[in-house]
Amino acid sequence: MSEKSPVSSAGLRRDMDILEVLAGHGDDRDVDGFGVNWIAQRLGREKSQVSRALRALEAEGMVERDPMTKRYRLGWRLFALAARTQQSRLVQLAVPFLRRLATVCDEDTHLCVQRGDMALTLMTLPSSRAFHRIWEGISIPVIMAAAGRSLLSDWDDAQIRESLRAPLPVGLGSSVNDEKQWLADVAHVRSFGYAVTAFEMDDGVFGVSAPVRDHRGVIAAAVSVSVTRAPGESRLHEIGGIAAETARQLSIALGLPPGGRGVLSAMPSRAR
Amino acid sequence: MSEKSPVSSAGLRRDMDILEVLAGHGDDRDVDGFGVNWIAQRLGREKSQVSRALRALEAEGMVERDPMTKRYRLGWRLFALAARTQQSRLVQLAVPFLRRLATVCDEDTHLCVQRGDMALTLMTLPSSRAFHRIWEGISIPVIMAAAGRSLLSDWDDAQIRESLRAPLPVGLGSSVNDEKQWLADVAHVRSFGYAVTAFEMDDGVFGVSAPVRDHRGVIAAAVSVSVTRAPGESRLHEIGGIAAETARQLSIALGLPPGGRGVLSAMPSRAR
DNA sequence: TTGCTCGGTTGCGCTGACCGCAACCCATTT
DNA sequence: AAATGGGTTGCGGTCAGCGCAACCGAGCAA
Repeated sequence: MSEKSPVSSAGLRRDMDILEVLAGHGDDRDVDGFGVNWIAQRLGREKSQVSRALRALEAEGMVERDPMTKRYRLGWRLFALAARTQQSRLVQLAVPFLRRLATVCDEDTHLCVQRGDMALTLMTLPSSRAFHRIWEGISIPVIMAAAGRSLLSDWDDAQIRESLRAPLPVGLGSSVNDEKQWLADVAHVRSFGYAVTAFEMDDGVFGVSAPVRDHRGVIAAAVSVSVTRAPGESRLHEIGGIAAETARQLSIALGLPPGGRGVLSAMPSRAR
Repeated sequence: MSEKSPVSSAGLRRDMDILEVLAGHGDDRDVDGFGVNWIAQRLGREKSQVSRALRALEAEGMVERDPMTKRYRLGWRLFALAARTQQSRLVQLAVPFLRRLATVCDEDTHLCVQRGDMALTLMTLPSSRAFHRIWEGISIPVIMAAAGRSLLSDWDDAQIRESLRAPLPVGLGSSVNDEKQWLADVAHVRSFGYAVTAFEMDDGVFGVSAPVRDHRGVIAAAVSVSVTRAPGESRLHEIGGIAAETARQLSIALGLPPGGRGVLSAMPSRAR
């Protein structure tokens, strides 16, 4: 619709696109980095520009280059900045809790936060078995994320319904259509502190998630477990209980007063 | 003297400066973020420009803003970019370090990561002599791995004890039963940055390992050396020192701030 | 109320930094 | 030697971002 962005963001956008390409898809064979031409082509841009932009980015330390293969990858500076991020603080705090959860259940566990209408996975701790997929650093629509039930559990039903009706970005139809089920899941979170859902993005996998609250009682994140092994009813709920307890402990570590669930805050944030 | 930087990097530089300011000095009380004026003043720049640049950066997710206080801090996108690449980056960056370690010690060296309660060897670099055993791609219980001492060195003792008590998968009884020795090894890692242990899986071989931390200070891997030749006490500790230094350098290459050991996260969570 | 300050945003010309094209460089391949 | 493919450099035109200054709105004091 609005093809003209109201505010500026011109050259920056270009640099960001390059970084995004360099980040790869995570699980690819992008280990060796990428060449100028490949990037230019992938972005539909002049290779000369990409070359210059990359040199500038390199001078800033945002990317680095293998002098032999002449390929670029993300640089130390980006990692240094990332480490100073709010999300990083959260991750550092969460590591011991999540790891414990991972070993107790022996399933992949994740820590997710909400960014706009997307759910971003901050960290994945793999189980001892080969894990299904690395979600770290990946965003998917909250509505499709198993953890979404927990992340949105403070919203009122009307807001959730509205989000459910919003069109999904790509051709990812799935079980999200089932509005009633979604609301039931959320209600389950409110009552029992966790939700169990079939993982929309991955067949045969169940997602168990629980909300984490910060010191004000606002939902700051969700822990989730992707259960791939023998997802029997009882085992799922057992894991649910453990996840909820883990989330509770993490919340306390974040400063939530142990007694109160302090939920009243969920103020009518602008739905944009 | 300002020899006029040979290549361009104009608008980008400005954005980077802003990000650098937002990164703060790390140890400060800069968690609340910074206001437009403060940043502008600190950089000696027009506040209008800083305002606009920040808006663009926010649109890209590089910074985020507290809508109440109107202060900015580093954004989720930085974190996401870094998170998506760190696995491949680890393997890629580790190669030269491991190779050097292998050459200097003339022993097989390995890079191991933790998956659930297993230690997985991602890479093995052989010594000049025919190597003893190929571990690449092999998972063994972290409790039985020599590198396990390093991988678990951020855990608190209670968790380690618990893991030690868990039953071992197959008929692999061994020296792991010695809980006290295990904890002593871990303590040694905490003090000196490396551990030396008899290799449980292989008689007459000693494992020397050291933890590698990612940009956030979280233990991401361990380098280990299987010492097969003349494992005298002094030689083992000499190699230990070298391994620890290698791990340290690799950590820095991954983006760990050189000064701090980044361990601050793990400590307050004892007696839980 | 009025007037003042302070932090942040917006309007608007002006200029130099990016853009695209094309040529060039330099290994590697045929 | 020609061709290919990945990367860099030169160059002119134009538009994005700069600086100034005005504006806004919240706090605060008298």
